[in-house]
Amino acid sequence: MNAHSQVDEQQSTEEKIKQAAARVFVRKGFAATKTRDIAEEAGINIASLHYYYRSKDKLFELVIGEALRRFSKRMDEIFNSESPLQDKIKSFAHSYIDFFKENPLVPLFIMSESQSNPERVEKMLADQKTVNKLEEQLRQLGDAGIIRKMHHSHFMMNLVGLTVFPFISRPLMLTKLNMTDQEYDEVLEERKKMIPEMIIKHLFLRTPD
Amino acid sequence: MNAHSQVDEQQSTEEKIKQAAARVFVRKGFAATKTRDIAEEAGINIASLHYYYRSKDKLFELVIGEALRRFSKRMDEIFNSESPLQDKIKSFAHSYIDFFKENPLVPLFIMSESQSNPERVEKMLADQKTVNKLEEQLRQLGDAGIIRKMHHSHFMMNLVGLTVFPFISRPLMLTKLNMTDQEYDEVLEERKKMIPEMIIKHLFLRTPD
DNA sequence: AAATCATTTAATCAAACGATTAAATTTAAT
DNA sequence: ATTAAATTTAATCGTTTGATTAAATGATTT
Repeated sequence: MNAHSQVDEQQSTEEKIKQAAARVFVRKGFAATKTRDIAEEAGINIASLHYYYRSKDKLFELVIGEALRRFSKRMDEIFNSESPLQDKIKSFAHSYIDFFKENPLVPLFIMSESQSNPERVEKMLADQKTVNKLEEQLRQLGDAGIIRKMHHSHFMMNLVGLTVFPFISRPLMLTKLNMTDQEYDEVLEERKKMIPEMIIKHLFLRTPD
Repeated sequence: MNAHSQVDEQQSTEEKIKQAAARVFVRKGFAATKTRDIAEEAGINIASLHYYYRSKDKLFELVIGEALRRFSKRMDEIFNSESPLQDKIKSFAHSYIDFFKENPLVPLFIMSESQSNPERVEKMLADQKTVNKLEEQLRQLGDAGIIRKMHHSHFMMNLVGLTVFPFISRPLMLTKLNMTDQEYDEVLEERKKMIPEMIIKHLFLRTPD
């Protein structure tokens, strides 16, 4: 029988641990995170952590796996849909800026841990379909003379970079540009419009609807 | 008298340690770096490390300080010059893409460690002049109806983001877009042209020279 | 060449860490 | 109520880690 028969008047211990681990890992990265940090954040003992997840590594694999797949899945859903390209662009900017406003540390977490263990990224995204419907769409519109021809990687770097970078560079930018947190948040909101405008203006040879 | 009277038929131990530390710190981040890693990379003993730099923390402060200032200083030189805005944009893209091709791990290193210790960034860039000549330039061109009016943070996020993001996201992009390292490097080279085109097209209301 | 200073070595310390265990306690099943 | 299973607790193990030390070696100066 399952570990928990009592329904969630509160979260199960197993779930509490996982979510606490996610918070701490995302905040501090794998190396700087101590199992004792996680236990404290979850309000449980270290032994319980090992009881459910065997080791720090196993727990981390789980956490980063979910983060990676969430990040990647949403991307694929948008790009592999049947929508017009302009809609995909707008949809991406809106969706990800909203998501990262709630989870501002996730992008840097993913990038950092991808860097320090690239093979893991490869394994974890192995099943995920790539963005080949997007690639096809770019080719078609390019052949039709509607958009500028370019490698689809440029398109992705532009769109994802413009969207994600402000979250990754926040501390640096705040200092360098001498801004308050509130000002920064307002700027982030403005980017929902600005990013699509910029990309569409550059990409489309004649202005779309 | 100085520690070394023998001239550099080879590097001084002190310098060897600092450069080894820079490499390891940038590669693995502060928390994942062990003093023993640094000693091994430098080909010296741990005690020598403490002899010259007292502690891991002090050594790290030095390394990240130099990285931050190099990153920031070059930026200020470009933006606070008297050049036309279009030239600044092109100059930035070229200069930084070249630099990061040689030091591909530096951007993520700076972003990560800035995130995990924002106060340090603040202290270390305290003396550095901000990019206020750029701000002024943007305001003037905006008032003159030459460029679109926007907060200078947008401009910086756009330019820096487009330039830096491909280096930060390299492992993820390679997997997601199913590219080879060589293809990726070619794309990076193309971006020296593409980034200024894109930004100028969006920014300038009538096309500049 | 004696004396002083710089540098390296090898050994070791205390603290922090991930992990494990046996036992206690709580919860569920019979 | 008794038994069995799930979960928590507190204690502890073996390593790793940053740091330090005393002594050995090397170089420079006087």
